[in-house]
Amino acid sequence: MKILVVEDEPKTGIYLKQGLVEAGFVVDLVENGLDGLHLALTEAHDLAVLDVMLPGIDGWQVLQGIRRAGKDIPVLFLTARDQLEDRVKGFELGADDYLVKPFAFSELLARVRSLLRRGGKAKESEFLRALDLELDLLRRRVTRSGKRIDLTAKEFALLELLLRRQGEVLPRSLIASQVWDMNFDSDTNVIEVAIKRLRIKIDEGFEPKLIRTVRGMGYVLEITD
Amino acid sequence: MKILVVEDEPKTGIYLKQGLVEAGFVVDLVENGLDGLHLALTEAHDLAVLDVMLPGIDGWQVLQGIRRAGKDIPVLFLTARDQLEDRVKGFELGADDYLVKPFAFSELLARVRSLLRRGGKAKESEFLRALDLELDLLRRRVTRSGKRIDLTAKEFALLELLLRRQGEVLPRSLIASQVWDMNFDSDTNVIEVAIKRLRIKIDEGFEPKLIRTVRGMGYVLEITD
DNA sequence: CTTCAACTACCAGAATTTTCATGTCTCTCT
DNA sequence: AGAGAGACATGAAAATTCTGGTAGTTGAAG
Repeated sequence: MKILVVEDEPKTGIYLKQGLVEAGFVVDLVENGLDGLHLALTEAHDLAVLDVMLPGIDGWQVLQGIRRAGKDIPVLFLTARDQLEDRVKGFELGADDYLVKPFAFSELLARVRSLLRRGGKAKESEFLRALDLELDLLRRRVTRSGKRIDLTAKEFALLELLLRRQGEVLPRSLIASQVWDMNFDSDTNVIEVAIKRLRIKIDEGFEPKLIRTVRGMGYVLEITD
Repeated sequence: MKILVVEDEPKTGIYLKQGLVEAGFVVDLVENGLDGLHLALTEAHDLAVLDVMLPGIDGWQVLQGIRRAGKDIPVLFLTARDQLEDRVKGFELGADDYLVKPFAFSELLARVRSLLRRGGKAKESEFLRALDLELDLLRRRVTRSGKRIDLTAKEFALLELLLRRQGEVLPRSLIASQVWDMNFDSDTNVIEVAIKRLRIKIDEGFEPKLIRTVRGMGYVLEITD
């Protein structure tokens, strides 16, 4: 399996290549869009990994070029968190998947494999919703009633868990292991404190309240009118 | 497979039971050492999970009772981080494995399965060493030249990684993914900062220096005389 | 032997997360 | 209904971790 990687930042590019090679792929690495496009058109790759932000022509333009030439290989985009803003809509048109930096290498590998297996179109669902609360997984952003809400990493992870299992009462032990990785201790109240912070941000000033405490059981996010 | 759980704190006990039942085990849960011992002697369990700290007779005494009665079932101990101090040596005598709270439930499950599979004796190696630097995985403590050093969670994780792969140059990308879970960003210097903090704690005031920077490659922990 | 550029180190302020002490609520038992 | 216990909420300090800027080092190129 041969993969084309277009990434201008050498450090990142080298690590990408190294990791993919270790995983058993053949990798062509180039540092700018023009070379990338050229290589994509002259060589036969099974997949392309494109950084969006590239000097000269950007990843998006490279994709256009590839598609215009009639090549239908799956394309995985890499985007920095903030470059993303007004570009997202564009992705609908042609990218097969994207990853927001920073990401774990294992994540990249998983997506690459999934794209190769399924021959493209692996896009994940990008939003989680409950009423007027919306969580944008791609941009890692949250809004309620259209109003943007800034969450920290832990808060986001907690809310994501609650939203993914909407309606289920999640015991503390589950929350602890999911959001805090390690945990099975009882003499701490990190969870309560985190829930409180989250409530202040997503429930305070809004109706109805979405996070409910179930005494003796845990917490649920559910729509109670 | 039937498991005996002896845990006095109801919350923890219930979660343990719940989790183990979900994993397909039959679970007897009791809240004190005496009941635990009684049940262990009258019923046939395949494994026992004992909290060390119990009202009345403690986990250790329960184990003794079980062994005296000639029962040879594997025993997994649960210990709080600080109760551990002067008890550890005792474990050599009869416990098959132990887990320090707080721990991830998945961790417990893994150990339970391993004990059941191998029919006991799954003890992990508990120390990592390099010269006069010693890292005690069980107690999560570090000493250099006998002098105790307090490390934070991240510092510990970083040092553990360096020690486990002693002599290998670890590229930043590897460190980032191992210690920081998510990561593949270049515009951050968390790693440098963490290395610096770690150096201050384990290398400053000692000789030789153990952590070495390999320019352009990463960091190694190695013994250079 | 200089100079430059790329790395790495260092520092301090900011943000996040945890801990701890205390307050409030809810259920149970009388 | 009232007392007590356990569970949860709250607030604020403490600890940890991250960010961004600046300084120092090193190796390569001239």
